[in-house]
Amino acid sequence: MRTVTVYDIAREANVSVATVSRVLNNTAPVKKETRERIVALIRKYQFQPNALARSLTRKETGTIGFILPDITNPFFPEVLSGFDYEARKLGYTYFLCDTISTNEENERLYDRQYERESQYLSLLMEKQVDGIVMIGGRVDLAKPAPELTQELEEFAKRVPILLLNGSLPKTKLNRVSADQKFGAELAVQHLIGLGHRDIAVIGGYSKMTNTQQRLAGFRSAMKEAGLPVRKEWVLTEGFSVAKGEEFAAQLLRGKNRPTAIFCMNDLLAIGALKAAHRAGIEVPKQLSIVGYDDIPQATYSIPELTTVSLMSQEIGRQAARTLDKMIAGKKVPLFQSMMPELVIRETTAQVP
Amino acid sequence: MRTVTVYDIAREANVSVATVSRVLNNTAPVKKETRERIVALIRKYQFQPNALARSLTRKETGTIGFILPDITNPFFPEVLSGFDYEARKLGYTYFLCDTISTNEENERLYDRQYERESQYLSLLMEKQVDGIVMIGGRVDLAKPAPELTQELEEFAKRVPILLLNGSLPKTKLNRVSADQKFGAELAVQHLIGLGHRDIAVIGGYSKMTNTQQRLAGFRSAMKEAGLPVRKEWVLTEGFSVAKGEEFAAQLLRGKNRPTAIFCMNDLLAIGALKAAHRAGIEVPKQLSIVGYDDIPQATYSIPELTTVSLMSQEIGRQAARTLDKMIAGKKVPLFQSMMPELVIRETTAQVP
DNA sequence: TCGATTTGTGAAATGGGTTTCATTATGGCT
DNA sequence: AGCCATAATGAAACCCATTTCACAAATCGA
Repeated sequence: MRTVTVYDIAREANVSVATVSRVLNNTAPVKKETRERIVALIRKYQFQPNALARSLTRKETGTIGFILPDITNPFFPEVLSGFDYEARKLGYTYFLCDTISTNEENERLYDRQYERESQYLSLLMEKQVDGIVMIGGRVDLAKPAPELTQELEEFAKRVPILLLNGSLPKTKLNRVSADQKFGAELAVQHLIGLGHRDIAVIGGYSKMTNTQQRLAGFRSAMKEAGLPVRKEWVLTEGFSVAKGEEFAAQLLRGKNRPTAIFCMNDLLAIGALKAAHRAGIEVPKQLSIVGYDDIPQATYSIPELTTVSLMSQEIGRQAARTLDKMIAGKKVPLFQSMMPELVIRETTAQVP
Repeated sequence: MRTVTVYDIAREANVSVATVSRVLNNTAPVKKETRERIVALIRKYQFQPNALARSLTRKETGTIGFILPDITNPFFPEVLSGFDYEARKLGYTYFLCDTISTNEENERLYDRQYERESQYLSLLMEKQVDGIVMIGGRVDLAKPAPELTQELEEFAKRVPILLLNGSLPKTKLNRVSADQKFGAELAVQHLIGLGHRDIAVIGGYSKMTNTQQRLAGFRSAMKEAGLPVRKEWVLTEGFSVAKGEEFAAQLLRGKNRPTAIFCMNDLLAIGALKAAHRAGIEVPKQLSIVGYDDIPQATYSIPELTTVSLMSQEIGRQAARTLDKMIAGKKVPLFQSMMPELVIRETTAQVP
């Protein structure tokens, strides 16, 4: 069954393809009877114009590439969901590019993440996407290898690229990010307001911008309150539930333990909750815990997590809007910052 | 900055575009020096062939459409992750099509889901995808409106469509699904093996195939053990944590309450856990809970969920492999069934 | 009534590749 | 030396739309 083309329609309607195109796109007046004849044929054959051919001449595809590290990390679906909503409204379809995903042994493949980002960048260019959104991976690095940044800048000359929730230092790449430092301050100030003085931080990766900024927020809030930051209570390098459990267990072992833990994300907080439970420590009565991100799972735990909402969906939506403007050639601010909000639930309480 | 094309390369290399194309695709022998000259130019200009143009002639795009209801439901990222891994290996890129996603008010839009499926189907056709994977939505309906099925069959004539984890009745559409009935039997037999006789089921939607099949598994396991199914202990219409909490609360109110609850998914089970906690009932000592799906969150709760693993990632991988074969025109079984496994963790114990 | 617009339409060029067909050069073999 | 298979390459057609340009017909304004 050959697919029907504008030529088939044109022939049967006794017009030229130009006219068919005109009714398809409403780009010029067409006599009423002619139009009706053509429309009827389009219906009859369920004709759909070939988007490839169309894009080829129009030089726009209406597609975006969305590069993220790991869709099974619940933070990203949140962002993506907001992005999806807005992108669809604006008429875009998008390629999802997961730079980690899972192999046959259900292992996540972190090792060649940056390499895969490069591959996708290149692939997306070939596919002629109108723009690219990137989150995580190299975008999060505080000191990325120069070639990683350079490559991005090179690509950005050819197609609009928008970086989400991260910041390659010293570049002129467009970004929309949550204000991580502010978010951390919110969380820590909340704890301090509850009377906590012995506050630990866990999680994150020291080489990541986000982590550094949240840590900076933690430090500034502590300093402002005249509280010391104890080195042994700052445990980094990890973002998973398992790591959270491990870090918290370590903190809770000694008798001289913190009364509150600020976690770099909700997954860690969930792990901390487990560790506390295992150690027979009651949350929030004996220990307060604050998460970060406000993923849906933050409300699944018992007790529900107090956390910092990045308003992930809003970030996704803003990304779509901004990228659309960039594609249209409109000016957009180089950097857009979104303010996180504290969501107080059940894991924080007055200091014991 | 005009993008460079094969013509540019050809001109500068003093060859015809045909030759350039030949070195690009290795489709015919090219003299060594000529090849080197061309390769050098490709490097020099960082030339990338335009995938649109290529696909236009080749009549294949190397892209797949993946339609799912809601990426923020953690079950789908699992499936997608497996699919992503395998699809990438096979050389495909994919459009992600979320038929629900979230609007400005962070509400999920369930109302026009089927309409949106239709829109996406049509859009994907225009974009000339090589194949389509569909999960959830109408695929889950036990009695879909005839036009929903018909539309799908119509599209399936033009492009390979693979249905995941569902079954439109009476159609000749390809499917790969977990054996839902078997999974439910596994769960319930486990409970019965622990001595439970008073077992309730919660969740699912009665109009969905999956729910019906799991319910059938529940019934058959109960029947086999000579246990009665109490109508008031079968609570359906819902799949969320909130619903799980509500259903469980209802079950646990009376003094004559079940000793075990089989939940139609893990989200419900997490909700049930919360309800039990609120009611001061200890899990698993006083109440056993079994979930379904084995999403990552099943290990986040305290205690960790005993659940039925659908091996979601494997389903995703199998989907990619199968669709690839369909695209290649190879024969594939109309229906592939995958066997779930029981994962025993901490929410089930001997009957009190 | 006549020039100026506007309407309506087609032929042909265009976008950027791949592929077929034809042709010449080259190497291997008897 | 003669023949055939293979290597190497180019011209042109093709994929399927959109768009430009040109032109005829219809409408408008003074």
